[in-house]
Amino acid sequence: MIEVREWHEWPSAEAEAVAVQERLRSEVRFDGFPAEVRTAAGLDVAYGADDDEVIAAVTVLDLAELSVVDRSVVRSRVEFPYVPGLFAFREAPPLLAALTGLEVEPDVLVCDGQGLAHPRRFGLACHLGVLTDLPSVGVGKTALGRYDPPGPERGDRAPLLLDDEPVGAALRTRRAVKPVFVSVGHRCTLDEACELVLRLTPHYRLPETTRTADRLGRAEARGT
DNA sequence: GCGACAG
DNA sequence: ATCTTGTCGC
Repeated sequence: MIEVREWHEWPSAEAEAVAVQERLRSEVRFDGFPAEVRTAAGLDVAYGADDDEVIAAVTVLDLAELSVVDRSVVRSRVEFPYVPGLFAFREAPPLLAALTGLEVEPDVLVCDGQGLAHPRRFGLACHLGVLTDLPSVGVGKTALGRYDPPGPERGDRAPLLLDDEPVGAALRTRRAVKPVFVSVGHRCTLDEACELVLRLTPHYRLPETTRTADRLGRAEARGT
């Protein structure tokens, strides 16, 4: 079972949230994946009819078969507004609750958002990685930072730069399709993160992990 | 003042 | 995130 580290009090104001990020970011580790990486979790949040209703969904996939071996959904209410740079304070609480409901502990978390590609180098993927101490990678659909277009072939990549600093990669997962934006979350290298994302994208632009979690969340958002 | 701004 | 039809291409 996944142990979620105590995060003391969740911030209620933006200044507190920034302070939490600056304190926790020193705990991100960059040593590679553990030897055995057989399963990966996809995490996603869907929004319900009520303005403050959120549905956190997690699926665990077996990497060899890309089959779903476990899942968990949690409905709750948002207690933090969406603020660029503070995204994790909105989505991490429900996602951590959903992670707690898993029976199969995944070897790595694949998050729907950024990791180090963040103004303070502590995006959602870093946050979830540090609080669970599980390896994690961030996969964003839009970039936070600038990049030169990578080559057109699947697997082509270009550095993602923020403040003229490399923070991740624009990775092409499908030929001639907009790249995804991969960055390290916790306990992995950028190469490992990109390699994992390619393993998870044999057919579509987005990883199967995020796709299955997304479907699970929307199904729950509309009843059963 | 103007543009940027993960989901 | 979410509200939504048709359309182009493999």
